[in-house]
Amino acid sequence: MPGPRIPEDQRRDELLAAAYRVATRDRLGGLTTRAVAKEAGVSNGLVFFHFTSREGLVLALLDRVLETTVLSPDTAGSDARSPVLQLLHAIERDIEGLPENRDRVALLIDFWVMGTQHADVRTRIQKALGDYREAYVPLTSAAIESEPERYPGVTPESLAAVATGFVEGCALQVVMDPDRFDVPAYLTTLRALVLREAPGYALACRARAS
Amino acid sequence: MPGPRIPEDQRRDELLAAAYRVATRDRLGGLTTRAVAKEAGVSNGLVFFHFTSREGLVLALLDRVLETTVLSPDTAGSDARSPVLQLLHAIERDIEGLPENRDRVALLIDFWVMGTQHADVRTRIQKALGDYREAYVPLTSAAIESEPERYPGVTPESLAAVATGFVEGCALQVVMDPDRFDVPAYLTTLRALVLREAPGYALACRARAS
DNA sequence: CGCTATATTGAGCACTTGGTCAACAGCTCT
DNA sequence: AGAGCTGTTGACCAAGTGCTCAATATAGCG
Repeated sequence: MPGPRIPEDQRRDELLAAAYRVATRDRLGGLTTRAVAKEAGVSNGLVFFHFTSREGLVLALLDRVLETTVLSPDTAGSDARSPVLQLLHAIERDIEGLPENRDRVALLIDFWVMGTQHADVRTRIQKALGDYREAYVPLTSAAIESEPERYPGVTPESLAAVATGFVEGCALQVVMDPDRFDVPAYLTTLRALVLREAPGYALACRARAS
Repeated sequence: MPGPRIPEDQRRDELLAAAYRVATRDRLGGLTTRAVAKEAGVSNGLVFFHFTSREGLVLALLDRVLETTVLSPDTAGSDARSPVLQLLHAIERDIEGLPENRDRVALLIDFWVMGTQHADVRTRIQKALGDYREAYVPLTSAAIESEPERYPGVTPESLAAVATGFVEGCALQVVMDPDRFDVPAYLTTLRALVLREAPGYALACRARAS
């Protein structure tokens, strides 16, 4: 006794939304076809009608998560500061965005380690990471050109890799221990490390106050 | 028809070794009691005799992995260089050690995301991370004291958090894309970022050559 | 030698999983 | 109205899971 019919695309979206809810709650290990069906208020078989297999569902979910995850640093609002400051600011914005997305980040990391064994997942994640790095290249490129004598042997790509790697490390920490992860202190430290000139004191004071 | 008997401790170790092999090969998701038993050439029931439950096995494995993972930076061989250089050197040694331990690192990250949902695992990982950070504090402390005017608002703890976070980000990258992770380029970039003075040119040249 | 404590086995249970499939309901088109 | 495609269902299957347990071989002890 089938229920109401719905256009295929819409159902797919519903199911993906349900899958996302399940996956952020119970991780990839808890992402069973039955759990998704139940979450969507739908029969088990329907999941296979729309995604053919669990693997199809997982990959579709990964695509969706990667699509809706903003990976390009927001270069807007760059009010004519130095290139290095702009780069720092982009990193800071990425880090600041992590805590509020804790479960999404945890899910992404779960996909990440899944990619270790699953070629399709690995390809997708590698591409997403590559895009992320590339999005940083204009910033890192400008930063290096602004004082090239300070960065011997540093390429825009290597600097972008270090910058994004840093953000990814923060992501890991946020996932494991969100309470301990002190964003302002982190940013103050980062600034002091990287900047030659006096760092942003407003930020430093904010950090000390918390 | 029971097989040869072996003292309890020894069997436990054998089983844990087998579990480690299975887990580095198939991740935590593939760590079933039967897989471990088979890997150890032993019956399924024996796993429960020694670990009571799968959870007991997993936790014992986690303990073993954390124990045998050297988390304290090796401060030996510090031939009277500046504190900042010593700190950098410790970070570099940790990063250099990552590629050869790729599957162990991947397993640790798997535990890491498991800790998101499992309190016991979380506790253990948080402790290990805390120990790791603390092990860096002497180095970061010395570095800050060596030129305090350069690090306003930076505490030994926050600097240790940034340093270890950086290493953890590298760990993620190594796990996902070991071929793309260019260790020398990474280290050169890190040095150029942090150091005021001219960075280690030997290292820079090595990076450019590869 | 026999006895007892202790490892060890493997069959078996209850349950979950991914996946299949025949049946069936709703929609559109003629 | 009837045909036909399409979305939907729920029962079903085989495989795999964690876990239990009576049976049993072994080692150590008297």
